[in-house]
Amino acid sequence: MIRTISPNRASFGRCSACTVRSLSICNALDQADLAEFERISRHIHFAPNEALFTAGQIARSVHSLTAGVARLYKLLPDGRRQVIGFALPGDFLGVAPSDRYSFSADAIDSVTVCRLSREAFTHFIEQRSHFLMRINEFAARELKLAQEQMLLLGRRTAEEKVASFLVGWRQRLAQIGDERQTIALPMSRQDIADYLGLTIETVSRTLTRFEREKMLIIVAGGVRLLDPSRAAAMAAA
Amino acid sequence: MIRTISPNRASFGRCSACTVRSLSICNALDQADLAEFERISRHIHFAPNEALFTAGQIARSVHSLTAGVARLYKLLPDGRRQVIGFALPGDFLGVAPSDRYSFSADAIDSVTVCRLSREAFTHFIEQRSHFLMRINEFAARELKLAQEQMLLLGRRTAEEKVASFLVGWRQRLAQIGDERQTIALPMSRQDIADYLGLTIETVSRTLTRFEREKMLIIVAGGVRLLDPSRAAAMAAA
DNA sequence: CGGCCAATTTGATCTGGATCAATCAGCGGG
DNA sequence: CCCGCTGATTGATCCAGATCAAATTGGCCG
Repeated sequence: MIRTISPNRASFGRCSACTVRSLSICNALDQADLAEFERISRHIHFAPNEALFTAGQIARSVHSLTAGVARLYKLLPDGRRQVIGFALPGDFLGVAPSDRYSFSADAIDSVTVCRLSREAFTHFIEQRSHFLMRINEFAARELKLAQEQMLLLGRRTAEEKVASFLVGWRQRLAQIGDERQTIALPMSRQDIADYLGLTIETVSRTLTRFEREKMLIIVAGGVRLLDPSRAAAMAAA
Repeated sequence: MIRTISPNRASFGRCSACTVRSLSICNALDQADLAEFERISRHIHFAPNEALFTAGQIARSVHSLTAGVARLYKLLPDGRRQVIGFALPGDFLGVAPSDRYSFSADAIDSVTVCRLSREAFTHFIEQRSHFLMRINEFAARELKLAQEQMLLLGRRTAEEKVASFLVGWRQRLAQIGDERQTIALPMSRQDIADYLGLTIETVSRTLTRFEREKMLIIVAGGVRLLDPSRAAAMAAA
């Protein structure tokens, strides 16, 4: 079995001890600002599958993820689902143009977040242009990921989708300091399928084939990449 | 034949006379800032199909579109193309996390832009938090559009894709003041197909069927929606 | 006005991934 | 230790949209 993805083990209490600070929007804050940020934020815990917020609700809060993994998704009226992303520690959920959430978010495993009222957050950023620029960087990074995902959804084959997902996910885990041999996959096959615009059967079959072809081994809670360069090649072209 | 999409007819010369200012990032600027913005920007014209910039190039400039329509796209090594968006007057091309363009942009019809060096732009925004917040709003809006497009690409049928595109495009045209009966489609069927993750044949067949079913009429350079509510229903579900 | 070239439409056929349908595996509880 | 549940895998078949292949249309230029 594989450990939960959570580089920080607590961050309850003080922002100055937050282990994901360097990854998060808070990296742009000095000691004084950090104290103020701490004053206006609350740590909240979510159990697996609990909702952080739901599309269509009034967006009263913004969130910075400090531990665990969340799925972000949109639904069609008939229940078809598109996972638009997975949020990891350090990720910021709050770049939005309207006063309502345009997507839903829920905890995949055990999740903790820093939650701030949108109002307090807006006020906080207004006179802190360094912080504002940091938010901008986060938004730009998100936008780039979204554009890459559009290319994947619109123009890649099932095989390329699954390989790209594994390579991209591994890279994101590495960025938050998780460099274990085995790629942890805390999300379900259904989550992966809904992220890649495929069915659960196609994801399963493709992974099984990759295993048969000795590109990887499927293990409990993840996969172990045996041939990263082959995976990278599939993901690239 | 349908007029070109260009609510502004010139904007050569002075930013203060720019007819798309209220739509653009420059809306956040007062007279003094506008003068400075004008000093560091240049108006550039592009002929149809000319490239504004290309993915992978060093991103020396940011652009604000003032007239015409541009296609934004990404390519796979084997030539498969995904159009990630169409830029209209007022749209800002410059929210990016790296020093290289992550997508290509070229003029569909005759296009004019305000171009600024990235360096000057970065310096300009640094001490103007109102402006920075405006950029933020643009980034958030872009991100929301991208997320909606992911849902479309991953989970909608061909029919829903085409209907959604028409409804969404009409809405965007309305936002820039183009409220004519006929929806102008300056982009080619191939552009539309590459935007929707379909083939040109499927787009053509679907439009033809919509016409047969009296939902719309195909005209030179666009379509005339006869039954907007039916189109909206298809786009929603 | 006619001929050419590119874009679009239309038709026939094929296929990757969806759908429908059983198993199978892991695991928590009694 | 076994049962029952949930998620995953595997198999058989189907079909929406892709691919292959002609027409057809519409500018545009001489």
